[in-house]
Amino acid sequence: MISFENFHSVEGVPIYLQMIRHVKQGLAAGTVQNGDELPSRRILSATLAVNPNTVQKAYRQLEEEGLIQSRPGAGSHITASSEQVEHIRQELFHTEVQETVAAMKRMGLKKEEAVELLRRLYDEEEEG
Amino acid sequence: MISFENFHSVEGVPIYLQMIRHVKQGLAAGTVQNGDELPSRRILSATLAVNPNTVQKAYRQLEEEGLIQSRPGAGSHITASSEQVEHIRQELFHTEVQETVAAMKRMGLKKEEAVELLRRLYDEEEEG
DNA sequence: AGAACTGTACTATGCGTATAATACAGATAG
DNA sequence: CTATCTGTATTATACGCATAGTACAGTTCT
Repeated sequence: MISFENFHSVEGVPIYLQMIRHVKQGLAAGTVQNGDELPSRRILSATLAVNPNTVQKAYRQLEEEGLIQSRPGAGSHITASSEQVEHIRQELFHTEVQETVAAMKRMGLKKEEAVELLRRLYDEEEEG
Repeated sequence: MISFENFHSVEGVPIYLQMIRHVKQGLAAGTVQNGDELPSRRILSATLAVNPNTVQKAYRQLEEEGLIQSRPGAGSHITASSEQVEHIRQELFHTEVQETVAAMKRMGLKKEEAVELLRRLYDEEEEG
């Protein structure tokens, strides 16, 4: 069962998009694999304290992208080709990291300053 | 005059918040300083092809935070104390970078892999 | 078969974002 | 002084996100 335990919403970003990204990050990391089952809409909406329709919106879009497959009564499961996973990996690196690189540049950080900051933050945090 | 030339909107994030962040990043970098003038609401809205009310919303919030000051007929100017600038610097580092660190961890990147990726992206891009 | 789960669909409401159009007041350059 | 810039305020509309509630259909387990 795919875990949403360390999922926490970020101010200003739609929840359903963050849920999609959460699954994609799992795929990119390899911790989410083909055949894995996702929590039911009702269970997950109760766990995260969001509306069932919000979960449904995320799941529907994941299904439209061909990353999951749902059947009434049988739940939802991961159905992602290795090509799709590789594409997601590239996509996430690009959007997630490259924007931050641009931001750090705008904030005047030199490359080695940015590297130092990254190392420090990488050690500090204990999650994910 | 504060520049918005390399400003580009990002899908899913409110424009007015991005404009605020743009100014704050300039303050953090030191490229935006006390007394600097911001473009007029009308000019900037035309330049960025957004509604004047959207620019006004960003400027109003910047004024409420005490970072700028506006006078009818005289335009808007930066009025930020060094304490405010330092606080913004801390804030931006935390939100902007730390989220990406968490994301990279979720994607299964080890620290040195992340450092390598950062170095590569830092060289690639030519903006900011 | 029946209970209890599952996915799916629909209507309605509230809120924030962004747009459009208009109007008025203060400052400045001619 | 007058024109033209500036900021400020208001009303209205449209769309997306999230919520609430309800209903129906398919699967699974006992």
